[in-house]
Amino acid sequence: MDKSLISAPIPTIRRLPKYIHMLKRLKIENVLYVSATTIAHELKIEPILVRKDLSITGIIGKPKVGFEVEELIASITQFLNWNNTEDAFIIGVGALGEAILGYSGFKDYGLNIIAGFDIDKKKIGKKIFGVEILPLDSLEDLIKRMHINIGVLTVPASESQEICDSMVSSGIKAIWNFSPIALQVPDEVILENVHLSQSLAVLTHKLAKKLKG
Amino acid sequence: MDKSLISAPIPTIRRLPKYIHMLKRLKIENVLYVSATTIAHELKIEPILVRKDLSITGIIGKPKVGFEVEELIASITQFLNWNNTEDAFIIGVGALGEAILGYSGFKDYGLNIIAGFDIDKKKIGKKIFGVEILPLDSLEDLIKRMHINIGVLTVPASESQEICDSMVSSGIKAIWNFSPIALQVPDEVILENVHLSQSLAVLTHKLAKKLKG
DNA sequence: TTATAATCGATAATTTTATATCGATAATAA
DNA sequence: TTATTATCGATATAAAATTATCGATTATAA
Repeated sequence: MDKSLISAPIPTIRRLPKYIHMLKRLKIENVLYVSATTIAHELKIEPILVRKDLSITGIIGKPKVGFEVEELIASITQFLNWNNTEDAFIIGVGALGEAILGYSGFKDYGLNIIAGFDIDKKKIGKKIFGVEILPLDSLEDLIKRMHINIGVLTVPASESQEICDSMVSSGIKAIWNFSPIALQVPDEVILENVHLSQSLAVLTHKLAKKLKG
Repeated sequence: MDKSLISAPIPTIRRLPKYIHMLKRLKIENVLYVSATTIAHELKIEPILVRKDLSITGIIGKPKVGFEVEELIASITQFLNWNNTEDAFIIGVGALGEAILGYSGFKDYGLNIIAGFDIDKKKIGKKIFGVEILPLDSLEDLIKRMHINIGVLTVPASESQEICDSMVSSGIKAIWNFSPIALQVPDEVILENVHLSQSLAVLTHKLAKKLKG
């Protein structure tokens, strides 16, 4: 059966990429097997949690040796559907949008950004890191015609809801949102937010406690 | 008593910035009071959860009307220690580092990046978004002399552990790490990771389920 | 070959986080 | 003034996530 259809705990899904990072390094180092204990020690989590997380992807380990590295990478990759890359558009090619375009690694994470959109005429027509920048006006049409499922939203907060709405009405299935705003989308549209302020909040709060306490 | 010393659930801390974003918008719209119900509706969470989150910061609401917007912003800001901005260094001024420098909003989140570090001689000496870029060699010395507590790490994975080590030995207290690697730091150093792959994993997994199921 | 030790994976217990219930309070309208 | 209603906040319950326990399994060494 297809394990990727199982509903896993969100915390588990968020840890899976960590395992992949480590496993890929091990593969480069020609390590064939790795135990949950070893993974846990490096990632500073409990071994039992690692076993639980991994078992969700359907992998089966061997007592005394652990898991086959390559098989484990494949199992997690399959679970996250990172073996089937989805074509995506990025909307807003400012500093952040460029940084995302510059990071070539997303193809390993199932994401293939094939075009960027912006209103800035200086950018339209240019290629940034090999990706062509198109006028924002053409976004709706191209989402429909090319059946694009994922939109990466890196525009200023003031414009993001409007662009979000137009993507939704064009049939987008998932939005990876970097603008610091609580976007309103219909239930059937998947919305995943990257709000750096959230991560920073944890850091500053811990630091304040440390410095005061 | 100082509420910011209380240990709050991490999920709560991660939601606090969302409240701030919304509240600041309300303030601009001259809204004086807001209820947990209203906040919850906009952010798509349960009202009771909002009340619990907010109460952790020490705020007290008024039955029938809710919370005073301005007071609430102050309460959360204080709790996260975002009223006292910490000076920070950023290490690695590639596409991502530049994007972070370009985002002026971090000052509102308690973070003031006052210098960047890189090995690229073309960048050293230049100013990027008003922040001077210095040679990586001078990092340790400056952390010590300026008593910098926070380092933002935006270098490639291959170099991040080494730089991390040197920051730790120079006395850094907290590291905001953007390189996709599990950094090893002593227990007393606060490590907060931003791994975009984690967020992307949640999105791709949900999308795969949606498209298949 | 047999004993030993490391690890897996199923089940159970614990902890953390989220949600529900309900009396108390204060604004609004009758 | 009094009734009504929305909301708060304390306490209790439920759900989710993590951690512990333990028998089964298999490589390694005696």
